[in-house]
Amino acid sequence: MNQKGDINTEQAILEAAERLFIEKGFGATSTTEIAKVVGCNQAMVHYYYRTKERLFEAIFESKAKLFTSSFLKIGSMDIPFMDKIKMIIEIHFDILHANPGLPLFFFTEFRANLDKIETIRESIREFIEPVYQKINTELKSEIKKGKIRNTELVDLIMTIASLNATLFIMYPIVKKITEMDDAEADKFLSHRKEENMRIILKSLEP
Amino acid sequence: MNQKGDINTEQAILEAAERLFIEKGFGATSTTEIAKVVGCNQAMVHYYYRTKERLFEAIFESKAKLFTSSFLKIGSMDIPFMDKIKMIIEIHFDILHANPGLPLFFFTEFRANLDKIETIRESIREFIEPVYQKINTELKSEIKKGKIRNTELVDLIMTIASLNATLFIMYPIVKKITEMDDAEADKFLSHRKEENMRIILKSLEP
DNA sequence: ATTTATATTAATAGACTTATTAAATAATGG
DNA sequence: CCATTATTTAATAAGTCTATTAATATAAAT
Repeated sequence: MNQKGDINTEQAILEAAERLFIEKGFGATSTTEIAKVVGCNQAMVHYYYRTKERLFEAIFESKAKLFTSSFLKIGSMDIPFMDKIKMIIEIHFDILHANPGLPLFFFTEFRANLDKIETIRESIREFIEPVYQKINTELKSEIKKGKIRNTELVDLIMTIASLNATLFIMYPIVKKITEMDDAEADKFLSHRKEENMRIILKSLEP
Repeated sequence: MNQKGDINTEQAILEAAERLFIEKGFGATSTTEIAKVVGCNQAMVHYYYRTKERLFEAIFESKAKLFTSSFLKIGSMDIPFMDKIKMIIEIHFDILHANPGLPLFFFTEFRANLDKIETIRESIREFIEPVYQKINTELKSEIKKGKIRNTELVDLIMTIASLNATLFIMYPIVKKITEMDDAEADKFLSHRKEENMRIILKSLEP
């Protein structure tokens, strides 16, 4: 327990930083602002995380894991291929629904620092690679059976990522432009979820 | 002609700022850095544009117009509906190809300042609205004829924007991860152009 | 109860930011 | 050629930002 009766200042800083970094980006967020949100002294941010950069990295990695871990589960499941694809699309959508700021967060960070990919790639490839290969084998098998149009897995991934990610990036913009209320916006989201699913599945038809 | 023999310092500042704002974002670009790129005194940036904000707005609006103006042309063309859709997809792709940083530029700016949409909307709606209505009428007509699946125009736009925009946002990332050389990356782009076209057209089939 | 470890604060160094100023330089028109 | 206007520079005000420091307060442990 700390002085102010909060459970954990260190955690509070992490959560505030997470929210601010995702909402406004790394560069536009100051440690002063993080401290103000938490209600602590600005020095506390540096006391626990030393530098703003380290604080960011802690958040970045946890968010990257959030993504990859979900896909690993699906990859190891023993269900028909098409169900697996449907599940990947659905889970990807749901993760973004719960973390709508993540796509822009990742994209802007990679733009600012493309080298960060090196770090990510090495630490993730060993986990992702086997799953990728497994799904790819199943995909090629389905294609050979004539059940699916000849497709590269990387294309399928691009399509899923594009449709789902951009939906949540554009969501606040579309909501504002069309002047939807919250109920309409909710309906719009679930409509697009179905639409994205349909578009992707149709693109796989022979 | 100015002191340093350049044709136009004012223009050079605009172009440098354009590049930097799009590459790194508004917040991460300083007027000092803009001046350094141009090779002029930092005060010159403020001499010509007074504030960094005004400089940004000049760029933002010109880029917004670049987008809308192209679509207006297509809207007023007198060609079959499906050709028109194909052309919209293609032109949208080509504009992004020539300006690959624009999607992220717009998205991050709207995230930082959603109210900016108000300004844009008012000044653009009067031009866009008629084109939108015209295409929408043609779309509904095709649907009635049974040539196209029942679709809302806003959905079609979302799909086109998603697939094309995210391609260029993810392009440098994919290039880095897969370690493509420039020739392979070029091939990848034109492959995805066809792929996006195919996906969208297939999604319109009844 | 006193030492030890942890948490927190205020103060501040040092670098960088935007924007303005006054002075210097260059271009231009009469 | 001189006066006027436009362009450019150096200097600087006023502020913010990150990160560190030393001092202080609280909690835990012996």
